[in-house]
Amino acid sequence: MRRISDRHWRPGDLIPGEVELAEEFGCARATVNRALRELADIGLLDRKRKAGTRVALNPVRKATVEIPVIRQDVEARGKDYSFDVLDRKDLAPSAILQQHYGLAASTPLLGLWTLHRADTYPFAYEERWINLAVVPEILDADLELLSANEWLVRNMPLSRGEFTFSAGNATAAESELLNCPEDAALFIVNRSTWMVDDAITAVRLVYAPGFSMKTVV
Amino acid sequence: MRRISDRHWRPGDLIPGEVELAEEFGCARATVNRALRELADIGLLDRKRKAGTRVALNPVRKATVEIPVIRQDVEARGKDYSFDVLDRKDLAPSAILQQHYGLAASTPLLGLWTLHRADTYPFAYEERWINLAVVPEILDADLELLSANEWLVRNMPLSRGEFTFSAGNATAAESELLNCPEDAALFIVNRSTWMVDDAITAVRLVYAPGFSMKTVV
DNA sequence: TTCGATATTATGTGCAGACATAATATGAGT
DNA sequence: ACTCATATTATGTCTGCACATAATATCGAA
Repeated sequence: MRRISDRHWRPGDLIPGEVELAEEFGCARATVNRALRELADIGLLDRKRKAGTRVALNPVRKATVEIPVIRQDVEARGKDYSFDVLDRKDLAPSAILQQHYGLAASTPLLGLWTLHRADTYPFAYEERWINLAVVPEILDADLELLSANEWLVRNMPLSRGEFTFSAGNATAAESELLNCPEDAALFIVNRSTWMVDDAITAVRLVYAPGFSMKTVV
Repeated sequence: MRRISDRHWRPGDLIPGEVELAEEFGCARATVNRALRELADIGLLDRKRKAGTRVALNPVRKATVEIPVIRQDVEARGKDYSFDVLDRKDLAPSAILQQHYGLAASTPLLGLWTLHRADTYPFAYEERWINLAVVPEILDADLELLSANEWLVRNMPLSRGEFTFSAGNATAAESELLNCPEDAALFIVNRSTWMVDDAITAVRLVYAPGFSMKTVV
């Protein structure tokens, strides 16, 4: 890493093989292997069998964003967390949902609309559906007590997830819920999770103005 | 992973030790160790010496977002990339910059204002300053040909980077540049990179409406 | 010269064993 | 009952060796 930093090895350069490095640093090849593997994991090196290891030419900066449960997020900001389930009803998947998530028309869904608060101030507004065919047990949970988010995190395995981050203008309803001007720019996260081939849940999270997501590389 | 998925091992559970697992799976402890380490890396397990390994109770979803050079981003969307340097001038760091980035008042900065395009449509507007005390060579580069972004990526090592994602309303100037209504919600990325203790560059990237950042876990 | 089989080589993955380290458990002493 | 030193233990890290695999290089035959 230092040698990449001080441009001893420049982007695109082929660096010495594992055996050679092991000799130079007086350690075992396995140790060099792990070091190189970890550097490749964070995108600093490109490795190919037989071809050797090169300093990444296009260091696609890989930023690891940690996406905590909202409660943790709020508490990490030193605020008190609370939330309200605004609405809750059974749904049938729309044509779009059916197609995008591979849901049968008959799949029973639970719809949830939740407002998350930090110190009584609105923090984020959540729209969510849950696939009851996969997680019927959630009907037995008291979702007023433990948010659906946390219930799922704790009780449902995860195999695949997809996040989309974007920006959008506050709708009339959102501006009222989040206590902000209409058309205010809001940070939006769409998240969906699958269990093997079954869509479990999809959420649209709209954060109150001022929210930002920070990450360090 | 399967045992976590099918809830054989539930969140919070203490799983068997490495030696035991090695025996069960008929492999070496090193192999178990690597498997468990990788699962801990993606946030599925919590490990502590002597205390043992537990299934993560709060699986902080760690999403790895890849932040490519804008050109790659545009090209990945199947568009032609081009950009214009709108303005360029020498700057002295403001009091805020001095404090936040630890810059001396005398540090020479290069300011750059760039518009990135996808198929002639505005894609993102970039405001950037570069620390000339650290990278004086950039003055010799033709930044009309290769964007400052790419020049830096190729020529400058980075030891530390910080990203902040947020949303903001288009200012009058931005709405004109990005060809969108005033107050449109825009996705904003702030990025700054350090080389050891020296701030190299800081960028504010404002993406045209409709931009979204997608990531898979 | 071109094609294709073969040899070479760097990384990928695995094994068995060792010591280091941090956190816990234990037990002696007050 | 409490404190503190000691023993225990699970993970962390490393060594040295071995074989697998993919990509390249080489070389002989057509």
